[in-house]
Formats: sequence, C-alpha cells, structure tokens
Amino acid sequence: MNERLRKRTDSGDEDLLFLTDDQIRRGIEAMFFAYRGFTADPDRILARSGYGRAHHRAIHFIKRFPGTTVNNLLDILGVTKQSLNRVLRRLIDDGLVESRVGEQDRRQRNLYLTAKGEAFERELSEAQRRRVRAAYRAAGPEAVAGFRTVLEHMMDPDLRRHYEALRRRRDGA
Amino acid sequence: MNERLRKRTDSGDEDLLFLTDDQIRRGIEAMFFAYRGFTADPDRILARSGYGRAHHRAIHFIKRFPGTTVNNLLDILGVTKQSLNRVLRRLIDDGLVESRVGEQDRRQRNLYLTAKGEAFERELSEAQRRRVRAAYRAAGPEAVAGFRTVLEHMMDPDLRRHYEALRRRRDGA
DNA sequence: AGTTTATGTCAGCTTCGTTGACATTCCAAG
DNA sequence: CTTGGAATGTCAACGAAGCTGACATAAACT
Repeated sequence: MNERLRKRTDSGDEDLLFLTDDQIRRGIEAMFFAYRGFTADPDRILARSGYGRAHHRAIHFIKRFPGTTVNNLLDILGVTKQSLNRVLRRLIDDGLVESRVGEQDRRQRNLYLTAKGEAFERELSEAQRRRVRAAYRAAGPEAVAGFRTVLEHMMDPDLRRHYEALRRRRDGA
Repeated sequence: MNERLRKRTDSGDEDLLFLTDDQIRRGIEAMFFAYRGFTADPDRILARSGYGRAHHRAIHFIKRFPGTTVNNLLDILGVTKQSLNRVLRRLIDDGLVESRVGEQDRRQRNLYLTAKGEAFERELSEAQRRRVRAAYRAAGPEAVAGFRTVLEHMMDPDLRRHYEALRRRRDGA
C-alpha cells in the first residue's frame, strides 16, 4: 500500500493526507481518463453499426432486467423519454429489442433482447469485460475491493437504493 | 475487506472470485453510476452559464497547465481541434480564457485562465472535490488507494505516459 | 364519467462530437 | 532566398444525443 497514505501520528490519529486537494484532484483526473479507457472498446464496436453509448446503455440494462418497462429504464438511465425513445425505436426497428404489451397492465411495454440483440450484447460486454478484467487482475483483489467501495460512495444514494431494490425484486421473483 | 474476496485455497493459490463475470459486471455498472454522480455537481454549475462538460474539461486542464498550447490540450482531451476550438472560442469570448500568440513559434497559442476564469474554475473544482472528498472519507484510505490503482490500470497506457510526461515537464521547469 | 398514468411522437433547441476546406505560420530543401 | 510541405488554428456544415414543450392514445383507477 502507498507509504504516503499509511503514515500516522504517534497519537494514533488517522493521517488525512489522502484527503488533500491535490490527492483529490489526481483522483478526479484519474476518473476522467479511466472512464475514457472504460468505454473505448465498446465505442469502437458500436461505431461499426452506427450506434452510440446510449444504445449500449439501453441494451445493457435490458439484458440485466429482461421484461423491464420503459419507465423503469428511464429511471435507471436518467434521460428523458423522448431521448430514450429515439434510441429504443432504432433498436426495435433494427430487430435487436422486442417490445411486448404488458400482460397485467397493457399500457406498459416489456422490453426484451432478441437473439440478434443478445448476440450484440455479448459482443459489447465481452469487449468491456476484457478491459475491466485486465485492470482488476493487474490491480489485485484488495485494490478492486477499494475501487468498488469508493465508487459506491460516489453514486447518488437515491439511485443506488432504487437500483438495488430493482435487483432484489428481480432476484427474489 | 470483503470476505468473499479473501478466500484462498490451502495450496496458497489466489482466489479469483473477484474476476468472475458477475463481479466484473457489477464493477461496470458501478463505474457508470459513479461517473454520473461524479459529474452531477459541476454539471449543475455549468448549466447555469450555458456551458457543458467540454468547457469544464478545457478549464480544468488550462488551470493545471497554464500556458499550454492548443495541440497539447487536444492530446489530453482526445477530441478534434475543430471541436475544441468551438469550446475555446466561447471561453475566450466570455473572458474566461486568454489566448496569447506563442513567442518562439507564432503558430501556437498559449492558453491561460483570466481572473474570471480562475474564479469559475475554483467554483467548479470545489463542488467536484467536495463530492469526491466525501466519497474518499467514507471509504477510507485503503479503499482510496485501491480505487486509484484500478483506475490507473483502466486508462489507455499511452495517454497515461503522455500525461505524466507533461506533468514532469511542468514541475521540472 | 372523469382523472391519472404509461407510453409514444412531433417539433425545435443545444452541446459537442465529426469531416472537409482553408488561412496562417514556420522550417527546411533546393 | 524562395518555395513547398508540415504544423497550427479557424470556419462551415453535419450528426448523435441530450433537452423542453405540446399533444395523442390507451389503459387503469376513482
């Protein structure tokens, strides 16, 4: 572990060197550069078919929550329905996503990936997982645990709770 | 530390449970949600003045590298010069950034924040640091070290080297 | 019957990516 | 010294993907 972060005073106080403005600033820049690396591979694949990150996000969450409704997706993605609709329209027209009228509530549309959509999702997610796995492997398990911990604290708490509720609902049913 | 990540076989092999597809996928989603939180506060401030993230990025790196050239900024930001120019044009017209013709090479433009630009930069960066600092504090120093380690490995290695060379040049001169 | 909710769509605006064309400046080869 | 290519910066136009506002439709709820 970084020596500069482990120093303590002999009175036992936490050393707060990891909270200096300069350390924080480095973290901010690292986040910016890392996010670029994080999206680079899927971006290339998406560009081949004329899609963007918006399509990737929709595909990803439909894969995780098959049968989810449009409203649900709106909450997770945090965009307007007009914006999502443009993306979804294209995915449906291209035969990657299927939209079925809800059984209990026929106003709702339940969204599913088609076989073609599943294949594309696999291509995207394998590319991205490869990159993240390489970073994880290089950094080691302790670093990964810390990485996840900081990210959890950086999210909007409401969104995090909402998302975990969705996951529980999915896994519990 | 997460117990599931610490298990080892009695032969001493690393347990690779932190590299399962499901763990990686959770990391990917965490990255997505965290990045939203990470940019939320500056986004609000920027929106008040009709700016976007592109302006924030330009301001940030001009602050870090006063007198940097347009080409330098292009390498760091990873966009086309035409795209950056629009952003820079506006910042210059609004009196946040000053562009001075290079002394040795008069094709170059050296970029500086004006007093007004410095003030705006401070407002943006304080908002973002507040959020990141809160996450750091909640997660603790070990987690932060791990966070930084994983992010470093997630970046494009060439970009990382390039950026560190710039930093050394700045700090060494 | 009237209201609310879920979804979809049209029009129009903005940011911020892109490519192409072009002007300016510098440097180096002839 | 001149001239042609390389580096740099700007202008124009296009596209993707956000946004707001208005409105339509259908289903569900009261």
